[in-house]
Amino acid sequence: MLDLKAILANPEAVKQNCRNRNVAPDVMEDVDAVVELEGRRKGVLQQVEDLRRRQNEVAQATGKEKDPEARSALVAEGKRLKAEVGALDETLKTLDSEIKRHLVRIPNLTHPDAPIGQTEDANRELRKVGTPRVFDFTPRDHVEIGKALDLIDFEAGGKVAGHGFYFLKNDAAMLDLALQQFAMSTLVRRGFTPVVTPDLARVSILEGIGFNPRGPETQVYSVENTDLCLVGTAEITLGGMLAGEVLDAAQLPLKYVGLSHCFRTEAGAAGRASRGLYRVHQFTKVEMFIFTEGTLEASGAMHQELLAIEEEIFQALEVPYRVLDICSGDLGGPAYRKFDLEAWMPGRGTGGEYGEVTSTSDCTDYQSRRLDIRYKPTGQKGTKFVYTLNGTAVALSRAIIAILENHQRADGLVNVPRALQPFMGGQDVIGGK
RNA sequence: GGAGAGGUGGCUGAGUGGUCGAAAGCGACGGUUUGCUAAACCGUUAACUGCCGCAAGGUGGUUCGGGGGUUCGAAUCCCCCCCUCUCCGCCA
Repeated sequence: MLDLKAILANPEAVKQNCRNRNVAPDVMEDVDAVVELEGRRKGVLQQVEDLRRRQNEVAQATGKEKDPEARSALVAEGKRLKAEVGALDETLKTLDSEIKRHLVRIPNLTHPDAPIGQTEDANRELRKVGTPRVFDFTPRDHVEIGKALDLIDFEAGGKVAGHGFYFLKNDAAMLDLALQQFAMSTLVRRGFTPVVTPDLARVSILEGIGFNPRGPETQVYSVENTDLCLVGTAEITLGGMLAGEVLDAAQLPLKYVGLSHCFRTEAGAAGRASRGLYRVHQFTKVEMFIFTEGTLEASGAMHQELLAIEEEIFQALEVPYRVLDICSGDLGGPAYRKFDLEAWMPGRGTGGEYGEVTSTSDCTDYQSRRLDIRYKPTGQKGTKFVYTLNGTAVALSRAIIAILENHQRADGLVNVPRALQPFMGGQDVIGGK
């Protein structure tokens, strides 16, 4: 959530930001409500604190008083004050929760260089790297390749768990693991701490990261009779890992690379370009997460580093891609800025299309404020909220699409990118016997 | 899953209804002593937050795992939840 003080300081700027973002129109009213409610809360708080001071004084005096008569007079006074405080305290609590309710609906501010726009055509293409291959045969899409080489079994997935589930088999199973190993070890080499995270998390953690597990448009599965959800990304667990902590400035930046399964309901996202592995209910993902000091300079630099790593990985996989600077309307609530990598997928659309494979966001203090993750700046007293960033190292299902479709051969088999071969026991081709 | 024990400041750990934001020790910081270091001694040392102040600071409030409750008054009593440890059961 946003800093309440920042909203009070400039509500108009916050509202303009909401207009640029693709948020429900009534979020503007949330901004006004927050300002108005906070004004009232201040006043009530003042009164409550004043009453409490007197209450404390009376209680203390009662303890010291030996004379029974004087004592019972003090007790009576205490009772009176208690009733008074109680009533006001109710008001205060109501105001608090009202403010919170409005506050969490307001999205993060937006980086001044992010393109302004409501729809994805406003995304700015920063660069294209690599050239889509020209095939001297008719390329297949990954679903066909997967079937022909007995790599992906959607029928069995449907039988066991329903539409949107699948089995990876044979070399695809090995490829999946190889990609995980490759991504993890690439990141470890760059100083990231490797982590295997839980695949479930509490609702409060989900909310802290900026997910809304309840409500009709939710993207996450909830586990019945618990307050747990299946995570949609390790961003949730990695961010939650340090919830409530106060870190030393000297520790920062803390860089983690986490492996988790990801579960998404993908409600209302059928058809179109979601064929095969592209949009599924479960996949595995290697996710990067950074906690850094609370300045835009620090987080901006980290953001570039995450993007560079994502590019490095797809270059190593020998897959052409483009980089997008995501427009205001396409940013999720917590993101201050976001870059996507879209990999070339020859089997997508007619004649190939770019499809999203990674995404990296600078969330500034939007998540850490709610998760209460702070640090002590050196040479200053007090604490500040850290800035958090996340980025996909590799999302397995989509990386597999890119590899199968880009590296397929005329004979129907698929080459293993050189960088991956060490993790496949030296194997250089998929589907061979 | 069952039965017990426990969660207190940077750490160890006392505190079972009243003057407790909390003993003591350790650590850290400042000072005295000292040729330097060490030791000794003296002092300081929680976070968040409202108001006042240019500031140093002052003055309120909140916080002893989290949330409710009892009470004039709760670290201390009651209820719910979370977590940790021990034992038993189950299990990859």
